[in-house]
Amino acid sequence: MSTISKPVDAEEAQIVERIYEAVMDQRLAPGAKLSEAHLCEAFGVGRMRIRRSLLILASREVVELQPNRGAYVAQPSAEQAREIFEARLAVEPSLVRIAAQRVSQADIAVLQQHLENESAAHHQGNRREAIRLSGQFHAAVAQAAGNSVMLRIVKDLVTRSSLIIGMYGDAGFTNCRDDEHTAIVSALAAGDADQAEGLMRTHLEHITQHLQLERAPTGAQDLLSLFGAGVGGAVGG
Amino acid sequence: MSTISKPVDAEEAQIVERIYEAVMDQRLAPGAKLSEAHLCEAFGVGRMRIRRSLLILASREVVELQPNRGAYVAQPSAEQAREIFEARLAVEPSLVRIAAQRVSQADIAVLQQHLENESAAHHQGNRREAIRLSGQFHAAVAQAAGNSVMLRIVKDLVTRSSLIIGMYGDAGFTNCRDDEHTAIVSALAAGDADQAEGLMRTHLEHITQHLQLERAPTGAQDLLSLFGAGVGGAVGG
DNA sequence: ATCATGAATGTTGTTAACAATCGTGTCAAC
DNA sequence: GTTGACACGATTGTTAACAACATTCATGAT
Repeated sequence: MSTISKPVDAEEAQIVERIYEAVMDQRLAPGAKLSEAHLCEAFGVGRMRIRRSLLILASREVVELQPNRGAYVAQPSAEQAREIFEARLAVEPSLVRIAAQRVSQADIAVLQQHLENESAAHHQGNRREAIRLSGQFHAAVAQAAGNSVMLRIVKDLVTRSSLIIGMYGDAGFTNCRDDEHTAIVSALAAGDADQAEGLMRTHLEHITQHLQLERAPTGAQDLLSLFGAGVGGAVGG
Repeated sequence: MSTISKPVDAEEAQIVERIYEAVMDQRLAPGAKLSEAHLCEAFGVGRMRIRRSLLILASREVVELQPNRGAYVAQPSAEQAREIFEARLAVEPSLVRIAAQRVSQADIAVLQQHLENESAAHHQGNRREAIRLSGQFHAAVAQAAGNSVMLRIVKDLVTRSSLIIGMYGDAGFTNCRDDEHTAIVSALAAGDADQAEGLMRTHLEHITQHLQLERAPTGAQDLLSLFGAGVGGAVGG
């Protein structure tokens, strides 16, 4: 479907992709443990495949590999969160400008279909699907720009953004407001690069504004991982 | 020194870093074979470590893993080359703008030292060192911007750019003109974000102009890899 | 002489067993 | 009752041997 990368093997790419998506729609919370044996059973493959998949995910900083401890879904620090959204602000406005100069009618149709799906998920109250589509919208823009290198960069940043929103976001606040997505697509359809770029910039700024990076070193999800990891923990003093 | 990443283990990161640098200063030509046994001996580690390192490099698209064939230094296609430099044009001007707003006096000193090293390598005729420093300059700007996420992105793009220049670049043309680097540092020292951004943009455009993407499907380096891989090869029809 | 065929060799991919480390629970001592 | 040490269980990391694949070289037929 939308496997933008074939790291080594098709089967392996699928495992990476599925974990990616699970992180993106927040089925896998930040700090969740990814046991090798469990994943082996879940995907029905040998330990080697899982190991390699986890290494790829770690190299993308979506999971953290702790020596002799195992693999955990990454928990971006406040500093990393700042850097990631700064990077998105540096990349995506330029990207949507490129897209505006290059989109075909077919790309517009794809994006509009995407908007409809987002809207449908919202109205159906399907929060997971809404979050997933909301993030995938930005990847779809990258695809419309016809640049697979930037597509991968954006996809990585968006996935990690999901983790950040899970940790520092307002409760119940999803990734994006879809009306802003609609406006961006309109600007793209009109071929207005300046407007599209500006809309994307303000859109990303809006997302950033809904984060509480300063006052949330340990988010709500962190309590879960704390309780899950071991009661009577030594952290926090 | 400048190990921006610790993928899993320190020793492993070092292997990745060294191959990275070898690609960057063109000691490893595009298409060069990276045999597991050879690398094991070169680094004095087990096959597992090499395997993991190669997987990380493949996930960064610096090497290509061909099933049952082995690992080869990547040979970016003309289309990939276009995408990579388009990405650099989208990222680095914004990056240098951020740097201009944030550089400390110490960062400026580091960059100026870097310029001196570049100049020295040029005057000494040390082409490899010149190429390496020339590429590293862009990473140094990312470091001055204080954004490790963008630093990694730029470092990956610069490394792959080295491969592209090796394949499609004018003979004897190095990565960058150092006087343009000097101008960028001057703009950074003056805190002139607009000028720094513009200089970086034209600088990248200059590099792009020195590529012959259309007429060079098989560059000069390709002959080397052909002769190195096997005389009387069956490639090329 | 050239080309096809097949064995031989070397390289990569996979599996399984083993070693090391970490977390947990128990038990004794204070 | 609390704290410390110790041992057990579970999970990860490593090594080695084996299997599969591709390439190469030799042989023989056309």
